Amino acid sequence: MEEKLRDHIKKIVLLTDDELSYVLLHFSLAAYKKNEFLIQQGENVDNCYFVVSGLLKLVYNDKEGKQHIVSFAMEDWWESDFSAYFTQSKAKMSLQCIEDTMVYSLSLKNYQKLSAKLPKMEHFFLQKSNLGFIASQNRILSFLTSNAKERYEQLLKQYPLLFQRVSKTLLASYLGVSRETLSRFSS
Amino acid sequence: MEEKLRDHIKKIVLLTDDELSYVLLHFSLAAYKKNEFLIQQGENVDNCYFVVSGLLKLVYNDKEGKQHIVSFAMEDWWESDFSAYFTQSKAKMSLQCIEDTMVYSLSLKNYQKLSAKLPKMEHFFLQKSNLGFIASQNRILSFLTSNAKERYEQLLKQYPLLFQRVSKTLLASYLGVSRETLSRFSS
DNA sequence: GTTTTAACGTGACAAACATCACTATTATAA
DNA sequence: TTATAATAGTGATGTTTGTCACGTTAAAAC
Repeated sequence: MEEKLRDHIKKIVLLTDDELSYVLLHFSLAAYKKNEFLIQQGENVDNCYFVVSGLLKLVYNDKEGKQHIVSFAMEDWWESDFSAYFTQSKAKMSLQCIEDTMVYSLSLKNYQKLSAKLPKMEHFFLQKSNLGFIASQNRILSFLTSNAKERYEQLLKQYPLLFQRVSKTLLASYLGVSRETLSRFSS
Repeated sequence: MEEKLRDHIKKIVLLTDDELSYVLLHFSLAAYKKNEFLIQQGENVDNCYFVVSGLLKLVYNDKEGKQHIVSFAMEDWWESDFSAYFTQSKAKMSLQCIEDTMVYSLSLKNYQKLSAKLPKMEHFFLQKSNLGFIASQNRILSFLTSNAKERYEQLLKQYPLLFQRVSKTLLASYLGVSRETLSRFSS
């Protein structure tokens, strides 16, 4: 269990065993059941999460009650409503389990403490943030350059595993297309 | 000139005057004319840029020769093809001047050197990266939740200044809508 | 100052996509 | 096990948006 997070960090920064143990003290393990919320739209966001196992969706619910999936979070991914997390404001999005999920939680205080005490951890977070930014920009690019069917095929190619774990309704909501239109792509 | 970058950094991290002077040594000032390229699609990306004055566009050119604007960079913004910059690969996008522009350039080596030698600078870059990530996610959200006209009005509201400096053709390309459709919104 | 190029608006038509309605199937819960 | 809810496919229809074509104005280049 702990190995997952340990290995994940080691891939990016070289920490001594003592440092790693110290780092892990600042996380707490938690288990959530399918459909449970880690973050509720409108409430405070105390933690960001490292997904050990399971699957999460980061969802924005609009005024008409439609849900829009900003992101899926699978094993080894970091997720939160980062805007609310960093600025200590109310969540604009919900984070909810698609499957039973285990996460390591990191409070903002501990995030800041680790960053301040261990420059290597700040470096780790910077790498992660840069990668997240680049991934987001690629997603923007796919909205600019591709129509719904092409985005569907790109996703199919990039994350084939996702299609066995996520309903087409959710995929449609991630791709920004209606359930019906997406359904017609497969046929 | 130098004041701009100095003040920009000071807003986020507290550096001594000596530290600040040291930091600034790693940047180099450059001036570009309207339509000049800072980055050319397909070439190496040696620098990221802090915009002192002027206006840039980050553009992806697709196979059909259509241009898609991933981002505008105005005064006080950081820009590059960050994916290519960080991974030392060929640029997928071009960075080009919309107006005469002055920038401070930072090579990847100097970026890494500053990050390694001054934890405060790594902290600075982390803050910037987090903000960039959040901004990108908001843009994704606007693609998911809004149609072209709504995105147009959101942009008008968020960056009213942009409309005096950028042609409607470019705005359309940023919003992911055709020039003609955007033209019909104003009337 | 004239030529050339880019920018803008607009009509006509086609393509992409959303919405509504209905049915069938599969999970989930009682 | 049955009842209930979630998921998925599909036809019919309307809206949104893209594309092509044209004319006009304004700016840039020569």
